[in-house]
Amino acid sequence: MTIRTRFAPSPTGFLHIGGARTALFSWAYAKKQGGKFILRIEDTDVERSTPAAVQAIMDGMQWLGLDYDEGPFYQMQRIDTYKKVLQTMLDAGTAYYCYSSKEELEALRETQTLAGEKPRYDGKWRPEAGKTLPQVPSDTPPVIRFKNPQTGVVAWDDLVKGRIEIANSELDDLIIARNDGTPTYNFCVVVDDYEMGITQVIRGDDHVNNTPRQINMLVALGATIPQYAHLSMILGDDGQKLSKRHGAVSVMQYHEDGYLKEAVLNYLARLGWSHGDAEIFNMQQFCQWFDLDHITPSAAQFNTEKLNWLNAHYIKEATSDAISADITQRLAKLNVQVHAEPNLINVLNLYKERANNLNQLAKDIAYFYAVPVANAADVEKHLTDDIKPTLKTLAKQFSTIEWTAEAIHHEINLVVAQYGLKFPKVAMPLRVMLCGIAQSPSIDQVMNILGQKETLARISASLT
RNA sequence: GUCCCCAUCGUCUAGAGGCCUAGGACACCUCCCUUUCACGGAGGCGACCGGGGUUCGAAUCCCCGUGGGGACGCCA
Repeated sequence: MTIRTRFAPSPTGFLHIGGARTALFSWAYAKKQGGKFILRIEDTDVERSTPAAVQAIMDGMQWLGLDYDEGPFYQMQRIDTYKKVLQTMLDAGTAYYCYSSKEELEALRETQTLAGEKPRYDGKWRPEAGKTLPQVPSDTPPVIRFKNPQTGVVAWDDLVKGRIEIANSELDDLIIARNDGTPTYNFCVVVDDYEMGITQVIRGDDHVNNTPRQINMLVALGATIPQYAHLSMILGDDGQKLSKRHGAVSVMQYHEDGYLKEAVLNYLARLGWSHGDAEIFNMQQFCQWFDLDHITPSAAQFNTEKLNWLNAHYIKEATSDAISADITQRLAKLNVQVHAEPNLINVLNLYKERANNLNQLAKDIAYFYAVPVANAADVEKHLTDDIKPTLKTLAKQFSTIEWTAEAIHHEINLVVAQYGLKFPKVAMPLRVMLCGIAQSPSIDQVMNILGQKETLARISASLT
């Protein structure tokens, strides 16, 4: 049997980090098994679903490279199918109409909660042999409920959490169609997972409690039960639950914030899953290694520091060519236009290995394309009056030499020796004059890439 | 409240009864490299939630606590 997994987000917001990991695991599992990965949009909540959210989710998946083999399927376009199945269940007696009003149910819940009981439907309209149902009210349109078994247990071997058993006595008859006739989540999931031939349902563990109900419905439909893998949640950096109000951000925000998708993917893969001591791996390796029995059942706390480390690794590993367009855009956002000279590739070659973020990288190299405003503290500390004569001598020499890093280095050494100084004594003021700050890569290499003309211009501007 | 789940360094994790004096990674600290800052290299600090069992032997299995989380919608 070929493996079929799905990612089934509801389009009520962007693709966040937890959703992205669920998608990643489902995707990787299908890849590993040579199966199919399906995208299904669960938009049956008309109130909250938006086309913008659908787009945001697809943008996120596209950025991460999580391509799907089938779909996207939209549940709202499958209403006819659901209605057909609903009718079948009504006919078979596995579902029934319920005329209890929302107010009535709310009151019921309140009483139960007050009495310390688990709130649940009381089965008022549930048909039983020999039971007389109440008079059907004329003014209340009915919902449809699933007739859940009342005895026995539902059990499944969760691929992440192990065997889970829940007594049917804990479950009530859930609503599978609203009083306007539209089907609800738990029902659509069941029909879709069944009809789409899903073999492994990989999803967040907030769905654990829905699973027994879904299994019961699957049984009622005579369907084969898929395997379930419930992923535990991802907590924020501070150990708190991620929510719209607290810390949950779109995966696209990571792009905005200067992260390479390779880093995000690698980080996410490693959050809750492991392959021995492997820390750094690409998606091809991940797809080869990925399996469901090395997933941690406990919640994982997001650690930005580690993501940063991975990001640094992947920036270092990327070719300058591969990131140059991205960096050009980020520089443009800083109002810095990249010119042909200094050559961006050379600049990136020099700076790549010291960066751990693309935005930071862009910021760090901006001085190559726009004369920097020197940091006052650095000027005061390094560009002192007593060093200026030396710098003037140096500038004069610089104008005469062949412009290579070696020659520049050699020239600095000569002047340094001439004045009886140490190398940093002139390297630091040069940094301040050329870069605006006292930290940079080797100053001779910086000068080499900056170019002779620009270097001399900046030095002379600083010394007058 | 009821049901369900979870529990190894600060964090992510390895660990399938003896390979564990508990391994790796991030972070942190020290040293080295050095032309500043980074990068890199070498070290260091640091954990099995508690209590009972089972067993010759438990981080690993069982039970009970404790702590954390999730679910209990005509949301998904």
